[in-house]
Amino acid sequence: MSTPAKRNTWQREAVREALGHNDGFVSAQALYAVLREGGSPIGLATVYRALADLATSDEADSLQSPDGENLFRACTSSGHHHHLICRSCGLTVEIEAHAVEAWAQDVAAEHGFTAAQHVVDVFGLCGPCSVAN
Amino acid sequence: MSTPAKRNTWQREAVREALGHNDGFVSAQALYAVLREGGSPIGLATVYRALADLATSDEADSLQSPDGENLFRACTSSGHHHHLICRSCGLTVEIEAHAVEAWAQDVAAEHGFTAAQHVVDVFGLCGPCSVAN
DNA sequence: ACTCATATTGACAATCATTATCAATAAGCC
DNA sequence: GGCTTATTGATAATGATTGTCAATATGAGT
Repeated sequence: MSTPAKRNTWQREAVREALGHNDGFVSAQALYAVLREGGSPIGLATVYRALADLATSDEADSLQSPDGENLFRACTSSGHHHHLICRSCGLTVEIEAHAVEAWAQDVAAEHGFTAAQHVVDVFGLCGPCSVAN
Repeated sequence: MSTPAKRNTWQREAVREALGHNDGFVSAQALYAVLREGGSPIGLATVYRALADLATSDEADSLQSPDGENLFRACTSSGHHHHLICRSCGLTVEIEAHAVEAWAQDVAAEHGFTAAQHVVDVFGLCGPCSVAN
């Protein structure tokens, strides 16, 4: 058995690239639509698979939108970080939060918890979108 | 129009109470199952509606599980707060995070974002579960 | 207690995102 | 060029959640 060899296909490249050309988080469905409109005859299931792979190999970041969709984004900074996301246009800013990291650890320890992880994301309306509303 | 009068039904009470008897977060489906097993002929749609109402009126807290389900929990402290959740047994502790609230607002403002909301949850292993592993 | 207007219920259909199926195709290796 | 098998993709299946709408029950008024 060992590791089933990975093969390089244009489909996987297409997804990787489409993700890279995007500033914010995109849903698998949206990415699929974009690819199709761009003339690519890629399949929906394939997009899902490619995104899952990218997320697994840490090439992409994923999070859940408030309405239950899985969103993906090309992940530039490799370390641990959080996001500030525009609820309207999807613009995303990577943010660091040393203070929060520390706080999370403290709170966890305080209650006897170990192996603490945390989910910290800020949603809002970016400048342009704020004006548009 | 104004506010459509709210009526008290045993169904809504049943949901409220079932939630109260639970320590951790529960999915709507699970709560429905519990109620039915308890002999209640309540409908699934009604459970969803009741939970949504409770969440809206801040009587219950909701969050999304990693696999996309909406989970609910009876909310004791009435104000805004966050959770420290045991990844293994589901034990949940309500925590306050004034520092984080402020930080979220600052970061948002700093990048020109308005109407900031945030998702802050800490997952870990509680004392007992830490030992058990 | 009796009536009435309407908020609420519940069985079921409809959505929607995501995953599983599985035969057909193509990548990497000889 | 062949061969093995990872990968694809059209489609069906799943599963949570929401919409529909006639039937019912609540609370206010009498």
